[in-house]
Order: sequence, then C-alpha cells, then structure tokens
Amino acid sequence: MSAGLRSGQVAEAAGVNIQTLRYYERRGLLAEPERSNGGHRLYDEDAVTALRVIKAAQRLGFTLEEVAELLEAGSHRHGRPVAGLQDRAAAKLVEVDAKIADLTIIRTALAAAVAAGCDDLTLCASSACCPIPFTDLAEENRHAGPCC
Amino acid sequence: MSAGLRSGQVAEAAGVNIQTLRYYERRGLLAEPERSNGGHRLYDEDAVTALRVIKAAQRLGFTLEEVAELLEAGSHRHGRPVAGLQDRAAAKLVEVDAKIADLTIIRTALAAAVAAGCDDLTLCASSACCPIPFTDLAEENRHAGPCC
DNA sequence: GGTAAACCTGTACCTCGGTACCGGTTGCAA
DNA sequence: TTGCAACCGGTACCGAGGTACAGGTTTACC
Repeated sequence: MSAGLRSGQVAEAAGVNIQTLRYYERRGLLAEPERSNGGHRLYDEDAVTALRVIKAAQRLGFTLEEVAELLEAGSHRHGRPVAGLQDRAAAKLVEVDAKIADLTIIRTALAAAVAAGCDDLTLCASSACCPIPFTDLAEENRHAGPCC
Repeated sequence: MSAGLRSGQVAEAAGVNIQTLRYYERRGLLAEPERSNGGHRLYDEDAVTALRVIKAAQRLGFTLEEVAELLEAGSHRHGRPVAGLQDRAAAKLVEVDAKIADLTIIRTALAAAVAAGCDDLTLCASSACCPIPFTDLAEENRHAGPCC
C-alpha cells in the first residue's frame, strides 16, 4: 500500500490545482507534508479536509490571510487571546449583511432599468426620468431616494 | 472665464483620482478632451456626468470592459445589433440574484456558527456537529442540507 | 531496463481596477 | 519675473488569488 496521497490525488480530491497546494503551503495555510525519499510530497487524509476547510472559509467571505490567522488561532492558543473564530465570524456577519444590502439596492436599480426599458446609459443619465439612481450609486450616501 | 475644467477639477467633482481619468481615457471609457495650447486637458461639464455614469454602472456590477461596450453600443449603434443595456441589465440581474442567494447561504452559516459558539475551524471540521456546512460550501452543489 | 506520467523547484505571469513615481512642462498669481 | 502648484507622458507597481512554464528528477508500470 502507498504511504500517503500524492499531490495530484489531493488536488483532485479537493478540487484544486496542484499549484494551489504549493501556494497554500507557501502561505502557511497548509502544513508541510511528509516527503518520499525522492522528495515528492506525501499527504495524509487530513490534508484534503484542511483544503475543504480553507475553501469553506473562503466561501464564508474570509481572505486567505484571515483563514491563516484563524487556523493559527485555533491550533496553538497559548498566550494572548487572538480573536478567534467566534469574534471574527460575528464581524464577518456584519460585513456580509452589508454586502447583501448593497446588492439588494443594485438589484432594485437593475430591475427598474429593465422594467423601464432603458437601453442607453448616456441617454438615461441625461433624461432624468430614468430609474437608475446614478448619483446615489456613485456617491456613497445611499438612502434610496426616488428618482422620477 | 476659463475655457473648460482642468483635470484636477473634474477628478475632484467626480470623486476620482486624476490618474483614474487618464486610465479611463486609455481604456476608451472617457472621450479625449480638448487641450490647452500647452497640452493640458480641458474638459467640459459632460465629462463629470460621464464619470458618474461609469461609476454608477460599476456599482451595478458591470466591469469596466462591459461599461465600455455599453457606451459604445449606446453611442454609435449603426450595424449589427450589439446587445444593449436592456439585455445586459437583465443578464446582470440574474448574476446579482445568484450572488445574493450565495451570500444568504453564507450568512446563514455564519449566523449558525456564531450561535453555536464555534471557535476553532479545524475542530469544527472534524466534530461533525458543527453548523458550518463545509462540504456544501466547498463544493458547488449547494442545497443546504442539515448538518447536525 | 526503458519510458511516460507525475512530480520537483523557481520564477514569471495573469486579471482587475486602479495608484505611484519620475523628470520635465505649463498655468497662474503676486 | 519669479515661484509654485498643477499638469504632462511613460512606466512601474499594488494586492488578491492564483496559474503557467522551464528544465530537471522520480515513480510506476511493462
């Protein structure tokens, strides 16, 4: 039997590129695996799980840097309290909510543009009866005032 | 009276960097303005509007490339029918809806993680009674099955 | 033992939307 | 006229998350 998974197998199993494995290793997200005599990486099953965790965290909106910190925080929590998953998740929740709110406004504007039959940006911008709230969108002061 | 707006004034008025003006000009998003005898750009008021339009379109989720095409499509629509704002907005609406759906799932997972008091990613991944649906998030087959 | 696929390191490159720096010119006001 | 801010073109760089390629070694199988 083989003494571990080859990098190609791990990449395949986790659905990532082989280069990405090495990239994560460089970034400190993935532990350095054992090596064969010839220097080939030999992973254990946990590596696949680790990759899934990373990908899940990414999908939760964390950057790779944040993921690295989270893994750090989880593994050796000896010393000062690094803000853990708990706190970061709460903070991220706020971010995600904001993003959803943003997208919802955008959705509304898009839907309105479709409904109104807008077909020319510059025309719309000057026609003043166009449902795209240009200025509201351009500036950061979003309060969804009526346009026309 | 001055014969037009200087680039600094336009940048200020539209809330963008001067370099960004030139960048947009290079990308074909902003028309090349008049020049002073010495070669300084002299914009008219429309330039500010144009910038606002670009920024609005960006906030609607269009890339600069798409914005450029939209402006092209709007201005000289002589010849084959380039898909206009109408169609693209509809397509973009679908994208935005998908993004919102994604974020909503993420939101739910984050909220669950906070509620359950998760504080360690790797622990959670192996504990199997953690509310973060790692596999569902990692893979693209999202159907929000229950975790524990 | 031969050979092809997989793997290795290192480095360069990609996209996207800008931003920064450089050395030189112009505009404008005192 | 002098001084300084604003502007010019050109080029390089940022950051995030990878991806690609070159040139060489190792593994696995027949």
